[in-house]
Amino acid sequence: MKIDPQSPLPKYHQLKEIIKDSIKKSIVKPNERIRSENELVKIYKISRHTVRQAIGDLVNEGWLYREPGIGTFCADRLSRTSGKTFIIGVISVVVSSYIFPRIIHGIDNVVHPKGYSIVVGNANHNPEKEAAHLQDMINRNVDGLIIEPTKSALPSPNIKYFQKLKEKGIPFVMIDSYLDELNSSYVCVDDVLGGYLATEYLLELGHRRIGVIYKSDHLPSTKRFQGYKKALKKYKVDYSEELVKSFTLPEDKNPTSSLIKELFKIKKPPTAIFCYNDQIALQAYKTITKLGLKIPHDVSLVGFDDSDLAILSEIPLTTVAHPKGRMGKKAGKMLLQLIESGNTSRPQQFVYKPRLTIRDSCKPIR
Amino acid sequence: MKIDPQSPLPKYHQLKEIIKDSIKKSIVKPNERIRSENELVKIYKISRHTVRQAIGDLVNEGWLYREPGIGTFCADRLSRTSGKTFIIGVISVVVSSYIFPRIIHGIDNVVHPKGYSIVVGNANHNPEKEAAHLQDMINRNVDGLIIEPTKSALPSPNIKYFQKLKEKGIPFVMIDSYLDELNSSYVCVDDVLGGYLATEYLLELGHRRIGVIYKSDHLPSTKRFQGYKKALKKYKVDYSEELVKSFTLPEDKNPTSSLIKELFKIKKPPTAIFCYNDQIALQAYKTITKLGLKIPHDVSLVGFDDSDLAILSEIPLTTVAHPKGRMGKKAGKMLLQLIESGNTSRPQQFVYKPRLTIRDSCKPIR
DNA sequence: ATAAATTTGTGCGTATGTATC
DNA sequence: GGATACATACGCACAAATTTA
Repeated sequence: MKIDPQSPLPKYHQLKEIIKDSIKKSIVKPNERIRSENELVKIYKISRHTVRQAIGDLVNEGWLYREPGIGTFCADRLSRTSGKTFIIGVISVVVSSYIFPRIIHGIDNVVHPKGYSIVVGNANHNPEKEAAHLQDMINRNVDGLIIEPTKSALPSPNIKYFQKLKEKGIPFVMIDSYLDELNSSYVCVDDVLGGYLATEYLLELGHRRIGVIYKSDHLPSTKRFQGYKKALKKYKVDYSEELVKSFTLPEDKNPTSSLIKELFKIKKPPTAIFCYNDQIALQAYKTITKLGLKIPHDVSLVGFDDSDLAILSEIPLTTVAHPKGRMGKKAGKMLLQLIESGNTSRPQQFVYKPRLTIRDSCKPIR
Repeated sequence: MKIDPQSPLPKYHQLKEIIKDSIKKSIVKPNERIRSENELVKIYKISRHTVRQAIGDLVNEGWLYREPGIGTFCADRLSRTSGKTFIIGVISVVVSSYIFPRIIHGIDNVVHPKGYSIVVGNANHNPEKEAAHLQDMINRNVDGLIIEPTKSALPSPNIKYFQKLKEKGIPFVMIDSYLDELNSSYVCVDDVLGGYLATEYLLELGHRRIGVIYKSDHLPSTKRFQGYKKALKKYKVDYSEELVKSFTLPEDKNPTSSLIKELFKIKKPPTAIFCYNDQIALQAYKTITKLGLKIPHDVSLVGFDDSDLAILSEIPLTTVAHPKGRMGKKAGKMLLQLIESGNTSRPQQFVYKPRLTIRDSCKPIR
């Protein structure tokens, strides 16, 4: 391993990686001396200052410790993790959604027996609040983070915080969404497949005019919409702009009602509607009923998430199952492993295959 | 303040102390720029390297943060000035209920702007888990606690923990329930009045056979039941044991379905049913519908909480409004005041007067 | 016991790069 | 573009701690 002066990464950064690597690969073991500063200077042909900067960082991050007059040593994992706070941060888009409590419950289940507590942060759809919470969690020295990113379909203004987490060696797991640039750990559902399954089901029932409502700044939502388009293509059904409605407002101010009204104003209104989540689906349900149409007789309706709401509604809702609790557990387990391995493991990624839960809100077309 | 080259302390160390001092004495306030590196070089007649070493240390220790191209700033590390942890614990009976997220949201709203973070604990209906969380929160030196006690209608096995909190001077606010013995701060709704209002409404509609379902180990629930009895008495309607059903299982395993079936097996079945919360009410709804009865035509139904579920159900549910978010805010505000007054204030108690939200699930008796 | 060698710690000077305003 | 601020990098010198010849 050498240091490349042309690399965009600073030399001290490269050296840090080299040293960390040799620790990760157990080339140097805990409490074993690493090469002296002057040796490193000669080996890598860099200045002593640069070497000191790299080592200083690693000491601060808990990888090494120095003994004046003796040398620099590899810290053992115990002392590397002894600064643990046993706090796990969970930053969520909205705490008041029906998904959040299940996720928390799942995380709590795996994390509490190991002595960790959960600190919650409510981004409330606001990237700035998300940033504030991220900084706060960093300041609090959380052992790890589980994040459901806000406005995930847009370029995140908070990437620098995620990179900061990486630099600081604080492991994190994203939930529901992920940022391509980061190559981080995440757990999510295959939303494209979910959207596909929902749409396919409606197509199989003979529907050809299928409306769709999605939230354009929400990554899972846009993927569900992609799945919708994919299914139409597969079934050679024309894609029609007028059947597609999207919005960006926070869910609690969503314009579903007027979107639905627009959908039924067009010449050939839809015979079925796919909503990107159950909350929206049930509001659609309300509006459709108010328009004097019956579900499933006149209009078929598919939601997403399989929330409690779906079962409790008058006509139980056909919906795509979202393994909320299991995702929480999975995210918790991933994070624990990352924490306990000293964040040295490869990023872990898990994608749940969604299934359609067929209830009574859809009917073959007349 | 100057730097003494003769001092046994290294110069960068002296500079660190100077900077820390100016932060401690609020000469520079959080997020305010400190002097640039070059200014410090001139002022203290030391090299840039030395300045960078001092600042680098303080950044690592959380006193400062740097912004390339802009300057170096005082961090608002919260716990620096006081022994405070700026953590508020929230222990809830079930995190996965529909009440919890609203409460959290309310608490977060008032508490986050003041720099506090929320640690959640999920008792999951289990007093032992509650105890574990209480002990954990004490160990973590939380600045205050908000607790929704488990099995609140029974003598609490965890009183000793609450007394420990008092001894340690850790303020806490109970939510929804309270323990008489403690004379603690709490915020709740007048559940007796709520139960009374619900029952009175049904009585005014002419109902005389009013069934009731409640959870006998849950204080608010038993109070709602008391309100039910009070209303019957006021209207001189005989109280009938066979119309009263109760259970103790966790809500997610509740036996509502069979309880409802029992209620409609008796000779003179009820014409109306009051359920102690909306979740139960909606399950009752399902079962009643399955029995071939129509709501509100054959049976009137009243819930409690005014949850999202209540609006979304087929026949919007008449229910007693529970100010979830406002209660969270109130509890947060109370706790902040207790914390900031050094827990010297009298215990504060706030009781919300509930109101009946009349929707479509009730009808005058035929 | 001492001196020499090694290793980290402190400190200075200088140069160039990059981000921001 | 220019000024300013922090970031990276090199080289040198000496001090303090420790080991070893």
